[in-house]
Amino acid sequence: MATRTPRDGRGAVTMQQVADALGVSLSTVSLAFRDAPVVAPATRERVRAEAARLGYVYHRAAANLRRGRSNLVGLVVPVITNPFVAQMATGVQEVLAEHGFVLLLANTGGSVEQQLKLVRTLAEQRAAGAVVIPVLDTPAADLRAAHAAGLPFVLVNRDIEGAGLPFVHQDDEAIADLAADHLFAEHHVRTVGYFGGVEAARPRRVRLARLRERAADAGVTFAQRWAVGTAPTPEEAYATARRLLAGGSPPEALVCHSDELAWSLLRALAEAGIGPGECRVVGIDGIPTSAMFSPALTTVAVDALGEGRYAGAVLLDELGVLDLAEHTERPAPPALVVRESCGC
Amino acid sequence: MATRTPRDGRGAVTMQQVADALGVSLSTVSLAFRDAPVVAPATRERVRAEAARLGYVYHRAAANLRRGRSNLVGLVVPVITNPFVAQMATGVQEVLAEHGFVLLLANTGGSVEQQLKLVRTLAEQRAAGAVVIPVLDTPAADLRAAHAAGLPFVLVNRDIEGAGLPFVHQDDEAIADLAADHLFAEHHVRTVGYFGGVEAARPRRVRLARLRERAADAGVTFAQRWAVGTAPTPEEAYATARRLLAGGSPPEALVCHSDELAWSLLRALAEAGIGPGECRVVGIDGIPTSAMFSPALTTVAVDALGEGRYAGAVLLDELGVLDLAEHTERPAPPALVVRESCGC
DNA sequence: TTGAAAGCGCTACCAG
DNA sequence: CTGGTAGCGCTTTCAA
Repeated sequence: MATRTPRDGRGAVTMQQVADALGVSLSTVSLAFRDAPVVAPATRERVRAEAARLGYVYHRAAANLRRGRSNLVGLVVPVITNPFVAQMATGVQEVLAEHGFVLLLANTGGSVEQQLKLVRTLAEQRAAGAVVIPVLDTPAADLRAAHAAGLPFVLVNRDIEGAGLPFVHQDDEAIADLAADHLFAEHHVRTVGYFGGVEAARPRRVRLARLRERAADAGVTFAQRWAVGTAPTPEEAYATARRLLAGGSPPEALVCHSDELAWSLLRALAEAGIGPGECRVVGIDGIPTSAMFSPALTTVAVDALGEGRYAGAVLLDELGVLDLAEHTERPAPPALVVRESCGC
Repeated sequence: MATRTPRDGRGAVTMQQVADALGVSLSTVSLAFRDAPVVAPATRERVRAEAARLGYVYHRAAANLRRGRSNLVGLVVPVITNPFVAQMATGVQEVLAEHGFVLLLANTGGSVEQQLKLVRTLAEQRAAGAVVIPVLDTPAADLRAAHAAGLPFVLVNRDIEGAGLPFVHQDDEAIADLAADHLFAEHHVRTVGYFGGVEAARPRRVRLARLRERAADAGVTFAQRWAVGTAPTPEEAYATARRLLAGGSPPEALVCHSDELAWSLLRALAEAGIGPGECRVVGIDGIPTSAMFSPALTTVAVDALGEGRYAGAVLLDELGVLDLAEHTERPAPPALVVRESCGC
């Protein structure tokens, strides 16, 4: 155990000191630590033991500098407090940790300026790459500059037109289909709407388009008035639902952009005395808590963890650390979880 | 703009190249970038302009190595998906970002081994310090070793006996008092219990003790049978509540360890046909979603964001970057938010 | 006010 | 299999 307590890494035990203590060369110690087959097993063990005795701690930053690559990866998200995002972040972290990478957390708070600043920080830090849920209306140039400077990106959930970056996203068509199948074929609803989500964001656009299409095919009326976007906060969504409700009856069914939003909608509905028999609600996400709601939320469960793991794998592939073709793990497809809010 | 796309930071534009392009010395460029008063403003501008033109990106890792300190700070938490944790993490991030630090995210998943591994990683990375929500039963030695090696820690929520580390936590007594005051003085309940939380964790212990004490003072019976711990998952909590309910009537009031757990409890209660008139429930956290629940959850709101910001400030104080005495910002005290679940 | 040179802790190359 | 040595890109004396 070291007797000093170096306040800042300076003054810590170095490889050189380990080498000196052992009477071997610096190179031998370095090689021993990286399990190079070229050092004798006995030597390696002696080095390891002496290092432990001296309280030596490997200095990865120095190694990174010398090797010209980094084991830091950025995770850029709008808000980590969003349950879906948090779950996805966990997946990214898991898979990157398996390959020795560490996550730099960056919350953009939905601001383009903040996002640009954080991406710049990642570049300065010489992160090996980044998994990014881009802020809406991100200028392609904001990421392209950093990308050109050697920072590989993987985009999640929202694409950026013209950025030409790898893009991982859920199967939004399948999500819409799952909801439509259940609502149209099982419940024979005659009108349907799509509630919430950020207007211009891709998931909303795709799901909305697909649901509209499916409705047309099934002879179901699409309630345009209820196809509004909302800011992604419970209060916003609740206020929007109230406003809509004040303007007339809801459609017979409402697909909701996220579980969180669905809770707000359900609350507004309940206060207006409208139950699952009158307006069937289907959420999207599959957050465990939704089972506890009253009425328990029927929802299309999305594999956020798997999504994150996959995004991480795609980045590792970009980094040349992993071959995506051989990494067969994929996120589970969306699945309908039937509970009470659809009137089942 | 650089024409090459260096894959790994190697090959990127360096200060030396900027200096050469300008015909000045490397030191001048370095000083110019750090706004040293010693370089002429005109020189500084020329350097900046040329750097931008060449696509130079400051290499913070190299600077860190040379200066012997780092702008990386670890955030070690059990699970980032916990809403309270995510909110706190955001606070930590905010305040550290204000001082130029970047967060390394580390999910321990509640495992002591994983936590030790992550702390080791932080030490290798030469992080400047770490904000840690320690896993239960963390051996003091696990953190002490890294601490001795120069990694300052701030503990949040759970203390580690004998670690002698700065410890930031909510005012759990005040939380219990707020719930007790309302339940005893307003609702005149005659029996009360405390539902959920991890058995041995400090927040639970303190709140439980205080509630018990307050109950005794007020002549309220404490329902020992309902003072059980749970794993912090909705399903677990729900199952526990069902089991307890099957064993007899609940007390007239239940204080619940977290909002998330309260939702599960409320669900079990509702299924048993027990409303807020019969068993009054008060949560702890103040998550926005709780307002959307039916019945809307009465809860003691805790300032998780502020808690995180404060923990960050304490760490900055440890690092000597900030003087805590002059940093007067403190988390808001807990506050009761009265809604429906208490029978109001 | 600017420049030259040493060195942070490590890796990689080349000799032995 | 082991040992010297030259840097990675930056900061920091110390001279000029």
